[in-house]
Amino acid sequence: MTTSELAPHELRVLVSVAEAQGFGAGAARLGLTQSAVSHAVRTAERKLGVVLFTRGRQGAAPTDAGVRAVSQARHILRLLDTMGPEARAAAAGGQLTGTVRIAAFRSAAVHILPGVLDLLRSRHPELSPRVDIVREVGAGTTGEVAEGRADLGIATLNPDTYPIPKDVLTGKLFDERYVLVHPAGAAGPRGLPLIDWAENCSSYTRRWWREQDWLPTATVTAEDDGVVLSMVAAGMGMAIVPELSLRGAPGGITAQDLGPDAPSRVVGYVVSPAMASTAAVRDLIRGLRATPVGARAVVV
Amino acid sequence: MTTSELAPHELRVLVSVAEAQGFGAGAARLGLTQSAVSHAVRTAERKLGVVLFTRGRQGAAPTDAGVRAVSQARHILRLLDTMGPEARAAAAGGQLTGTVRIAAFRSAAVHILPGVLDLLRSRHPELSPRVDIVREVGAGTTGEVAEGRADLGIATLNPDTYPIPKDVLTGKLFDERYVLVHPAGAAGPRGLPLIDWAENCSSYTRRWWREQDWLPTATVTAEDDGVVLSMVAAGMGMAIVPELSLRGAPGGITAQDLGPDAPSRVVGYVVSPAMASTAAVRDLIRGLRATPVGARAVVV
DNA sequence: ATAATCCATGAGCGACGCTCATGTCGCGAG
DNA sequence: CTCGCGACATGAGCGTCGCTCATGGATTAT
Repeated sequence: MTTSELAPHELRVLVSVAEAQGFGAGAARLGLTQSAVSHAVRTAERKLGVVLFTRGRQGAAPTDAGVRAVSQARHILRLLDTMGPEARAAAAGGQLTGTVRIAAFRSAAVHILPGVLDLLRSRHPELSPRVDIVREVGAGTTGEVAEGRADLGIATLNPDTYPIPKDVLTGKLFDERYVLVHPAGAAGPRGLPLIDWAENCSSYTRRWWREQDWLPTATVTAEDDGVVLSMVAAGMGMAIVPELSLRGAPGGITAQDLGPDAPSRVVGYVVSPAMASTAAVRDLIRGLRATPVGARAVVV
Repeated sequence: MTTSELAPHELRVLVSVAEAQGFGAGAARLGLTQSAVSHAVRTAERKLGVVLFTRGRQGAAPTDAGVRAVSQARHILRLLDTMGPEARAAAAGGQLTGTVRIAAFRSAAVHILPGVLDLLRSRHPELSPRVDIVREVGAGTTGEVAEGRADLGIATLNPDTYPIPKDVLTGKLFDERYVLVHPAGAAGPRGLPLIDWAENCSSYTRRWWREQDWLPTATVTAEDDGVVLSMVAAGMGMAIVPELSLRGAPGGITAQDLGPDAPSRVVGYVVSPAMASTAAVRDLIRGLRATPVGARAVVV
């Protein structure tokens, strides 16, 4: 046995097979033969001493060891990718090139990122950020980062909702209050149906509802917070939304603070440990911290 | 250009050349020819598009880009190393194999690590920890971790003394007070020479001295804190040492608390971002946090 | 049964990294 | 000034290894 560590092409094969859920499909996406992939997976398994994929009629699925290995493979490949830009930046006064991958939920992407990306561009004109908008359900943006698919994520951090973040590093950015919105014409929210959406983790607002002396007559579920606000503007109901969603909302909406006990969520960033030390990610975090999220939403 | 990312063997060459400060010497330590190393460095430089080493009569020295690349190379190689153990652990119920590299200053290695390593061994009998004892001067243990030479370091964290830790993640473990020690026979410290040692960052105690109404008659510098304590025990002077150094000190020493304004330092851990998510490092940190550093030193 | 769709296997070929031998450059001693 | 030494650079040849092509084996749907 000459070397027991995986070569980059083997790492790529592992990732590709995991994502394509099959050797043949994984081979196709790399422009390789199914045979080459079969060989590569086999030697990788021999080198690591573990079976990485269960093969079956319906393709290949990673084992526990495979899941771990694929995740590490993505991180290593990403580090290899960034070596060039990082080294060149060190030689050229800190100006980065290449790509930085950001995962964010919709309202963060729309309302937080633009300013931060402007700031980033001013420091690194040649660096192209790629933003993936991810529903904050399930593993959400945190999962994207943990799996090595993004370098930095904007996430809602809530110790109650998600378990301790594993495989990622987090930092808090700000607390975000929820506000109640209803059509500008209506006297108040009472009697109107509640409009909710899948991503809106109701655990944040549940406590608040318990302490009220009324409950909405009905609940409607919409696609996302943008749709919710349009529906509210159209007089179809009221909603409880995070402040950030209110930015750039259509007219005809009245927002109402929920008082000292207002539900709130923590918005923060999540970064891959392996990428945390790269100049790109560090500058991004600096930008996030420096961006005033203030202008504390329009609360009537 | 087929691939623009470096192969593992090239990463190894970069690290080796940087450490050996020369192509030939770097080649020797890898069991390669000087020619092979020359070729490897050349192709690496072409792939990254930067000059990584300045060649000269007295060998090779990394450029700025080279320093960055070598550091990243070490991290990538380490990740490649850990892939096998991590994957096997995922398949075998979490029992890790392989090596974990710890950097610690002397008193931490002697007084903190044993318990933590016991704990680690109970969880991972096959995992062999390697401890490097590093003087906490200059970059210290933090530097070892930042450069990818250690996975976890025990360091003194002090915002005044060291700049913001870069390239590493830190966590605080505990505050450690300084105490004054003098020979058991003597009535008090006054009149005795102060015994100090290089590693003992005097900035911690300087403020305290300013507020005293006396100053030591002379200052003697010793090799390390162990030597200092022996000298104190022998009646040769008094010293101000962190509590941790007192553990297992020779007899004949009286320790004296320095009161509410006693100088103190923060002891914490430092981990490489790339390694922070590995099971080995996570278990180590858990162990460090769980280890009661209490038994709060013997203070008279 | 048979077909379809996966993955596994073996032989051959080409690319690439290593070594050996030699070239080039800079610097200090005589 | 030039010689020599100690560094890296360069080029040709060779072995290893990863890729492809062709084919075999296993499992499931029809």
